[in-house]
Amino acid sequence: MSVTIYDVARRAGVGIGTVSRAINGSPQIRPETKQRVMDAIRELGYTPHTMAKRLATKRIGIIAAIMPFYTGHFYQELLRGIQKSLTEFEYDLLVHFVDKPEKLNAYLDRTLSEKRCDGLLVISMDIPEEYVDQLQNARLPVVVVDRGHDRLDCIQVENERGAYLATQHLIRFGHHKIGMISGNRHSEPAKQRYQGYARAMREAGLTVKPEWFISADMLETTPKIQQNDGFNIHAGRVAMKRLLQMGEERPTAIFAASDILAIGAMRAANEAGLRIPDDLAVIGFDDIELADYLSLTTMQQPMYEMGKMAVDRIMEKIEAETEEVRQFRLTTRLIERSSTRQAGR
Amino acid sequence: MSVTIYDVARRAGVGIGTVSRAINGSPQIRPETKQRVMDAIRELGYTPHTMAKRLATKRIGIIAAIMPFYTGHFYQELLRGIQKSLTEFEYDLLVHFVDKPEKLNAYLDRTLSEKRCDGLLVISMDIPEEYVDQLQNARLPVVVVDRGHDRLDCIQVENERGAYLATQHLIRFGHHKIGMISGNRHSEPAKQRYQGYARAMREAGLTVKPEWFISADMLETTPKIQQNDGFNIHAGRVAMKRLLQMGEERPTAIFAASDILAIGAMRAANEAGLRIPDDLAVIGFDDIELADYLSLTTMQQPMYEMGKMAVDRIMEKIEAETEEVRQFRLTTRLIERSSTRQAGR
DNA sequence: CTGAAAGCGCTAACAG
DNA sequence: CTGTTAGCGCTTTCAG
Repeated sequence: MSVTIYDVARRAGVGIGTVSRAINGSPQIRPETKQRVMDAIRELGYTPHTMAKRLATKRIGIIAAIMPFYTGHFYQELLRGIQKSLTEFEYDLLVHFVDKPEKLNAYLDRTLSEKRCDGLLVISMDIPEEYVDQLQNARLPVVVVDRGHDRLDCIQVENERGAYLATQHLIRFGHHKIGMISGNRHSEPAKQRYQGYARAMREAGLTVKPEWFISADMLETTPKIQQNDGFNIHAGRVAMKRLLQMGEERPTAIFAASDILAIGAMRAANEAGLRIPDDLAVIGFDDIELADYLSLTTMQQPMYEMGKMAVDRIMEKIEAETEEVRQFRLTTRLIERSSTRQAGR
Repeated sequence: MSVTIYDVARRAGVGIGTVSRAINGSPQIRPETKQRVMDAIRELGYTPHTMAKRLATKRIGIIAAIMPFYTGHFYQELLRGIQKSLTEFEYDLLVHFVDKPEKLNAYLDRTLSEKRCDGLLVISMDIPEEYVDQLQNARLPVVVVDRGHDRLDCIQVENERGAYLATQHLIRFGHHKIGMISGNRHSEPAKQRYQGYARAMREAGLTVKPEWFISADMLETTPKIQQNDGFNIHAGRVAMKRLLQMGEERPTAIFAASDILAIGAMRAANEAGLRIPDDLAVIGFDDIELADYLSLTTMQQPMYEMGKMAVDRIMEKIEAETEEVRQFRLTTRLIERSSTRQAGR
């Protein structure tokens, strides 16, 4: 029914091999012949059948990405970067959003058992050990994004260092009582940011009071507070409220592990009648659109670049068929706005 | 190199047809035979080759979605709905984000010339007329989402009615001077919302002062104001500022065409020392997470449902191979919070 | 029920 | 340069 290269070949009075050469820009063809073929293609309205081509070349032309169902600028920018790079390689993006960890396993099973993509991007998720082996056996190129991994290629932001610098920024302004608000602690980035915070405090000779650290998993287990892995505005607000109950003992500055948490914290502070940065200094992490809007000082993450690099790397792996594993780290940048300033004392 | 159906057949001592039947759950096979095949499959670690299957069945198993590069809850929820439904059909999602309209054309060209998907979802974008013809000639099932269309299947929210109800809500509270803030007016949803607003005003015998309507395209053309098609927080804020300059003549209530615009407007009002809802009532459109957080009254859009319906409909079209065109409309719901209240007079 | 054979539409040697 | 031929891996008749 649909027009194939045979139809084109007949029409142009050539063999199908010639048609194929014409389509794929092979140099092994006389310009006039090519022209004839192209004319026939136009006249017939021929369009190549992608699946047949893929079967023959064994190259799928698709990269799959698995990522959590979180809202937000972070993933949006990451996707932008991924898309940008992919387009240049003329590859398509198959996305799969996952809400529960079990679904990740199910999807990995499917990906493994049906060769539907040339490479896989696993974003902000931890791959169960058993699947790591399977992935390697299947020789499917994988790049882990926004997480570290010792056996797979990965690319992430320097979370520890970013948190360290953020905390240092607060310290430089004379703050001694610095608290931290975080999403759930179990994820790698969350842990690393805590460590950066703690290290900055230690090196400055400041004590890290356990009461000054609040993470979403220490709060209520309502869906509202726990959504997005605890990195949401409500968690930030509730955490800050808790901190504020300490009265005189409360921190004078807060390092929030994400901008959205910082915004929730600022809100709670405002509700308590505190002004920012005079009564409380706040620094975030991400640099989302709202951060600029609310004059929130923050550590900017190069999300767009991370997306691009992830694709570049996976394409490299696909083309080189290399088994070599490489881990990348991108640096963060301090964006100073007016939510941080000299401590009041 | 990779293990194929032939290897399995040999191992199980059957023909490849039988293996195929075993895999695809055909009833035409004796249980014991099937068992033997399944054992062989397990022993060999056989995995079917998707592309070969697709070539043979002529069914791709992929739905492509084209959508703008906008951030936000709206698209997130929509994607969730799409994904959910797609997973049930065991289809994959190929996404393509577009930043400029030209890119839409380029992508449509590609989609048309390479049969890479069984159906296409065009989200929040207007398809140039010439492509509509091509799409129909190619008999590629298409569903337009978040826009209306007379020649293609489409599914959208009742924008006019939602805006009408929102405005009516304000009127019910005694407001007479009601302004509207919108993103760029050229898009269908934006126009429809304006019409709903105007109709509610008219029916209540209120005058629609042109000065009370401000859309992003009437503001500065900076990237900040124009991003996301003018539906962003900055535009809302600047628009409100402008309204506030009218002094006594300013509106006492605002219908914002999106929550994010409403939030920008509220911010400007707060900066001017106005309290909400006492000095200014505000109602939004969307019901994003932040709306609940900021106690913004709004018209909720069923985005998740829209995504699900879009997929259900496109699958229906794929399976029925019908040419029939159907347009769907989903209703909005008023979510009353404290940003609207009795007018002060 | 099951095996054999004929494609699906295209690429990639291989001879000319 | 170009036509021919052999697959790519799987589904689907078509005879048994």
